[in-house]
Amino acid sequence: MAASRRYKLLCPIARALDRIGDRWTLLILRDLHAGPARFSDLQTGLTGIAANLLTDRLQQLADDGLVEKRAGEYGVMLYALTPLGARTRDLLFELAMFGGRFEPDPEPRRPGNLRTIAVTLTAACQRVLEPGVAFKAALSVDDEMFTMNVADGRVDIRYAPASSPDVTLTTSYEPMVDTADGNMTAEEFAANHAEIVAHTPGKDAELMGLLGAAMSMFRD
Amino acid sequence: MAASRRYKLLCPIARALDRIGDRWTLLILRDLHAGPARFSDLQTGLTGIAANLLTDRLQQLADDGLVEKRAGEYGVMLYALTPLGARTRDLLFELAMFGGRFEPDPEPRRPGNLRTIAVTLTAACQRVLEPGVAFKAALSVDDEMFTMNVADGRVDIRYAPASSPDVTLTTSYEPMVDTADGNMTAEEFAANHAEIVAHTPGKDAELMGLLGAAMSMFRD
DNA sequence: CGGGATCCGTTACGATACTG
DNA sequence: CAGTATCGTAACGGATCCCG
Repeated sequence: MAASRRYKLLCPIARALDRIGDRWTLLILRDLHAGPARFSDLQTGLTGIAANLLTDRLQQLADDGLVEKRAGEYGVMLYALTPLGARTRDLLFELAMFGGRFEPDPEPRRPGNLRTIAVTLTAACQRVLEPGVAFKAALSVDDEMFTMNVADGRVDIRYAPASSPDVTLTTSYEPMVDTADGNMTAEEFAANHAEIVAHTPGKDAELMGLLGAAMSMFRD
Repeated sequence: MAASRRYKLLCPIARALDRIGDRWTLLILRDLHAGPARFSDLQTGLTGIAANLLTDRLQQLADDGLVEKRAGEYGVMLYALTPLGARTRDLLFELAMFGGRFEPDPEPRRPGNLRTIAVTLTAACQRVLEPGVAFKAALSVDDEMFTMNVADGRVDIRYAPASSPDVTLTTSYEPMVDTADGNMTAEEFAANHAEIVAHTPGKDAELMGLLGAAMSMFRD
C-alpha cells in the first residue's frame, strides 16, 4: 500500500487495514490458507488478478511478515503463510459468515481453482467439532483434491491429495455453496450430491456429521 | 463500489468484500457502532476522509442495507446501523485483534473523535463478561463521554453521556491503547491512569475487573 | 454551520504485451 | 513459470463552492 494511503491511526482496526485492507490482499491470504502455493496457483485461483498486482501484494505481505517466499522442490518458488499470517483465519471466517448473508451475484464468476474454500470450511468445522472425533479424509471437489485431517480437537484442510484416508468423499462446488447458503439441507446434500466411501468403518458418519454441521453454521 | 471492480465470486468472503472491502467502509461501520452519527461526526472521526468519498460510501452502505439514513431531532440527518450492519461487530473485533499485533505507526494520527473505540471495547468486554455482572457506567475519555451498560450477559457502549450511572471512570485514550498493546498492565492502568468513583458500592470493582480483562485480551 | 456537490490533479488498478 | 513493462481508465484526496 502506498504510504500516502495508509490510515496511520492509533487504532488496531486501522492498523490491520493498513496491512490487509488493500484490494485482493485478503483473497490472497484466503487461498494461502489451503497450503503453500506457487505464483501461478494464486493467479489462477484469483480469476483475473493482474500479474503486477499479485507481485505487489505478495511483496507487501512479505514485508509485513504475513507471508514468506521460499524455494520448493525442483526450484519452484512457493509462497506460504507465516504463523502471523495464519492468524487471519478467524478474521476470514467472520468475513465468510457475514458475506453468506448476501445473495450471490446474478452472474457469478467461478474461481480458477478451489483453494478458496479451504479456509472457510476449516474454520467452520473447527467451531462445531466435538471432542473425540478423529479421521483423515480425502475430499474430491470437481476433481480437485483436498486432505482433511481431524485429530486432537483440531481441523486442518489442505489443497493436496490424501494418502491412505479413512474415508473418501466425492462432490461438487455448487451444491456445497447452496448448502452453506441455506438453499439445500445438509441431508439433501449428503443424499444426492455426495458420494462417500468409508475405508475405516464409521468414519463416513463422522465426516458427514462434521461437514453437515459446519455448512449449517451459515444460517441464522 | 464500481461494478467493474466487484469480485463477483461465488465465495462468501468475496461477497462480503464486495460490500465492505472498499477503503474507509469498515472504518465508517466501526464509528457507527458507537451509535447513530451525523455526517460531520463521521467526517471528523475519520481524520481527513474526503466529503465525496464519505457520501459515496454511505450511499453504498445504504443500498446494501447496512446503514439507514433518517431524520433526527431538530431536522438533522442521522446515519445508523441496521441490524444487518450491526452484524459486523465480530468481524471488526477480529480485525482489531489482528491489528493489535503490529506496532503503531511511528507518527500516528489521532482520530478526530473517540467513537472509534466503542466497537473494539464492546466486543472485547462481551467476550470476557462473567454472568451476574451488571452496572451502568459513565466513561469519560479525554472529556468525550460514553455510556456503558452491562446487564443480562450483554455489553453495550455508546458515544453519549450517561444519566445516573453506578460508577464513573475518567481516563485518557493513550493509556488505554498502551494497555491493549501490552505496554502497560491493567493494574498500572487502574492505579495511575484511571480516576474512578462508585455511586453504587462495589460497582467500581465490577467495571475495572471487566475493563482490565477486556484490554488484556489483545495479548497472546 | 451542517450536509453535501463539483472540479481537478494524483495514484492505483486492469488489461495486454513482453522477457529471462 | 514467474514475473516486468507499458498504458488507458477508474478511484482517491484535497480544495472549493453551493444551498438550506
